[in-house]
Amino acid sequence: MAEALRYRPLYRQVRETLLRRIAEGHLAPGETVPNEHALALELGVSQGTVRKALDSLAAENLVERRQGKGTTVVEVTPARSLFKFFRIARPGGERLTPESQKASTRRRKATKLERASLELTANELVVEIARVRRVDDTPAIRETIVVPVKRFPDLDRTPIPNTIYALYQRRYGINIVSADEELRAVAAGREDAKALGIAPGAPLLEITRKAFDIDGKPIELRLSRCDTRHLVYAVTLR
Amino acid sequence: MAEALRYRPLYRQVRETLLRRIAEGHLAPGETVPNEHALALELGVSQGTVRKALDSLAAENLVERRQGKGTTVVEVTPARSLFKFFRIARPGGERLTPESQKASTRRRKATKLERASLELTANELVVEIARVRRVDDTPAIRETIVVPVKRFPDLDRTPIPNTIYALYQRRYGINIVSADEELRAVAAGREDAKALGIAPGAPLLEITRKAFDIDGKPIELRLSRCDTRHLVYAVTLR
DNA sequence: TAGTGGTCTAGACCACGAC
DNA sequence: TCGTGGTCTAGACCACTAC
Repeated sequence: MAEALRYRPLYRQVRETLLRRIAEGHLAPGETVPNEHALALELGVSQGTVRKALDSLAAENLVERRQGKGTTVVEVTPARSLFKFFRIARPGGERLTPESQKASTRRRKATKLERASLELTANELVVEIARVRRVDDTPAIRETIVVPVKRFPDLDRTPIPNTIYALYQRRYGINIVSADEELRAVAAGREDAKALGIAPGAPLLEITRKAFDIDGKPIELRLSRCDTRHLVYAVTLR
Repeated sequence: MAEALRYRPLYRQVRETLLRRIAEGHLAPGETVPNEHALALELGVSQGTVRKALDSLAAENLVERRQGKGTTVVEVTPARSLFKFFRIARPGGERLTPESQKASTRRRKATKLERASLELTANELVVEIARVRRVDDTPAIRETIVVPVKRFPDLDRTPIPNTIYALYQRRYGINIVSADEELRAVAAGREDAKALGIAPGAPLLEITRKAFDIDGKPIELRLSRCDTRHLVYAVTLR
């Protein structure tokens, strides 16, 4: 929904120009952005205005600026993706790297709830990915991911890597930049118990995620159930 | 611990001057800060430098800037405090206002773990506050708060309000600005079951919080156990 | 209309990184 | 030594709020 804005500062327009170039691939992840002076000349604004636009992109972690080096488009590396969206850690805060296994994918019609959440039309198809993730060689998280086929045409015929957001960016040009999560405690069902090697009825941490791209459009739904006997979900509130 | 910095930009120094004035009460919460021009004149720097300092404080929600009005020191109002640190919501995202009841306070020696977490010396005393919080007139959260007596001399003889961080600021001049939380799913114990009116063994969401002040010093430990049958812990990752 | 913060410019100089 | 982003200045003009 494009808003009819009465007034749009110059640096916002510059920002949007750069955003468009990133989204359309003219500035690829990992690439160095032209320097401030060059951009200012090209766009016909002052260096300070370009700076303000770049700073605002840096504040959202879309570019990275380094004195003496330059400005580069942020790449969704496995490590980066993990640190941002994978909040499971050891008690005390030490970050973890989970391993995935046995990812199974299938294509099906979206449920009513999925259509509402992902803004899909009737009868639209989704890809569902189910996998178990291990930590310290022990099954710890049971995960189900749902994305629209429209956006990810052949995802169900693609091997699923450990860090899937890097795949979204590399193969489909979609940058996941934010996610809303809701957490609950639930009792393990029979399937959970089998997959995670625990007793049915044991308490599990259930995480419901809705992930968004640069434009704020919902892209992915994800449900995770975690055995938190040896892990925690860690978050910092500011 | 003052760090020996090789180089400290002017606007950082201005920022610290203003921070000191807030911390020492020369600029009280709710008060309007002198305008940019006046501050620039007083501190002998340019208006742009003052602006940068104020913007950095605004980015951390310590002051609030409004075009045409001015810059005011942020006050920890109950509503504000809630939205920032109270992450419990109804499924779907609607924010809630919990009510507290039956807060009981006592003074005791800190445990070893508390001494380590709060950076206390041996034999130091803490105040422990226990309460049950209700949502929709139903007990939903069982909460235990631990703070050092040193910082909160007579807290155990003070009525505990619903939003305790406003009390920290108003009565003790301590601003809680960030918190680390760790979440787990646990089975309800007998005490939990009694307090929350649920069956022993039912899954509960356990939240462990460590809250920090402006200087990054640990101030408070908090343990909450939530019945998440009708509530969720909601968080946005960016 | 007056006063505030917000934008924008142009140019100087500084700190950092790479060569 | 050079090129990059980071800081700082001085001043103009704009948009929002209150009177």
